[in-house]
Amino acid sequence: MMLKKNFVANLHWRGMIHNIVPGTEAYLNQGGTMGYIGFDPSASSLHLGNLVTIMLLRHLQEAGHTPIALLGGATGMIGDPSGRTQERLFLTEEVLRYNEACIGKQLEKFLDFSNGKNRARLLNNLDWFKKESLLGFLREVGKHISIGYMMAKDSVKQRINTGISYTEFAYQLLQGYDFYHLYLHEGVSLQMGGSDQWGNLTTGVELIRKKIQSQAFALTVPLLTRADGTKFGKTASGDNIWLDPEKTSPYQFYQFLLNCSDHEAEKLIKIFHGCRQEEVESLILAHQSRPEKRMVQQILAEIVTTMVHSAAACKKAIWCTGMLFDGAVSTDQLFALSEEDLLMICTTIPKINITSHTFMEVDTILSLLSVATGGAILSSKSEAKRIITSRGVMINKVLILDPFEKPNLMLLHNRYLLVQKGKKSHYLIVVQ
RNA sequence: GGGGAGAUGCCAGAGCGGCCAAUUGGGGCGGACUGUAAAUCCGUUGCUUUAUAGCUUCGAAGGUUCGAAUCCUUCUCUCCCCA
Repeated sequence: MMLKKNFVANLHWRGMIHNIVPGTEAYLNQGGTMGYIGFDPSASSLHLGNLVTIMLLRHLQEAGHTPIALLGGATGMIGDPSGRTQERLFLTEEVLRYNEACIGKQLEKFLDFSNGKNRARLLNNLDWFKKESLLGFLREVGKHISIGYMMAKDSVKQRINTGISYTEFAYQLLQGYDFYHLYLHEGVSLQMGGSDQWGNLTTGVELIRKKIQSQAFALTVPLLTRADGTKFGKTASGDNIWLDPEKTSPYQFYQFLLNCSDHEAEKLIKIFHGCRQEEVESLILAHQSRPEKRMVQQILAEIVTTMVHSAAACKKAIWCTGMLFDGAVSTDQLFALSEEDLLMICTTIPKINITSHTFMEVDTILSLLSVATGGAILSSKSEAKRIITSRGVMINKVLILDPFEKPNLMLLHNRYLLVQKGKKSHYLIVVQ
């Protein structure tokens, strides 16, 4: 139990510390401090990558400290250059406010905002930045940080030759000022974030030191990358895995985690599993002795899907996984499925409606899967031809060999076609 | 403000009047193998009624030419150096 109280030690075994300001552990062990993480409202939903930093706040709260989630209502208007190779496009204020509302709502799910002396809080830096004037800011903040200091930051250095506007260059001052403001007015002494945030975090620490000669603390969590170096939390095609079920269905979410590599899954289970160190470690050992069972992946997918969505949604995702991937499910069994079960699948995989008229008119399988379905399955006839001829398409679990074959297909329950593209992509065509 | 360099397909990056739908690498996609893995291997990667074919692409708009990604003009944007 003592271990759980030591927030930093807890993060250490979980592999959640990338960089840390010296003295942070000792300071936090005095107990009862406040820590915050900023969330950028650049989208209307948080994604799986954000969930890692949310776990920092969760672990912080469990260790008895007070977590603060800060919405970047002001900083979102500027755009953080960290980890970016290109200048960002501005979002309109309307979109930002909407995104903030959505993200704020999501955050409530993961932290305890209810009561207790260390209940979580949600703030928005627009609340103090809207009162700030340009002249005031330059005198209060800009004066304390030198250009040399700002230029030395990775986020700036990496962009200096490819182009960075003054606006984005100044970003770190805004985030630094947040920390200063929270330190001064709310007593927040710790800022956390992903490892790409280190530069922004230390600007805050520096500002607090310069302005009021006080020590503030910061730590970063490694930004997870996949074996190929790309950011974790994106599908292979570059789409984010969102926490919003409208953007990424619980099934897709579950599938993403289930498909993690062994190495990746071991790192993730340490981050997301609420259990104590010994339990998690023995789980990993068991997995390593029988990796083909994918035990860690399954548990990981289950606990995270349950946490983000719900136990019911997770159960559904597991059931559909069995239906769609289990090699034992034959065409006959597919036809034996009740319509209710089919509809259950329908809610988890992309569903494409076409009219019965269109369906009757279509003269080849190739057109059915490309133009008739609006390119949702195969984006063009050329692509459809390529993939079908390379044996990449099954309809109702039957391999399609000839792209120009006339569609002479049995509909499931007179309405549905289950299409499988490649190994992992499934679609349900609904003829209405 | 002055001078220089550059903008090519998802990305990096060749091409510098016809043989270029555009070398190559990465990524993506499909297949084999497998654990719905990793590694490896094979195929593919603008579009088109199935194509030793056609059509639309090389920052934007014009122009020269039988013919342009390649030459000229203007514009937009970026980088570098000097002030």
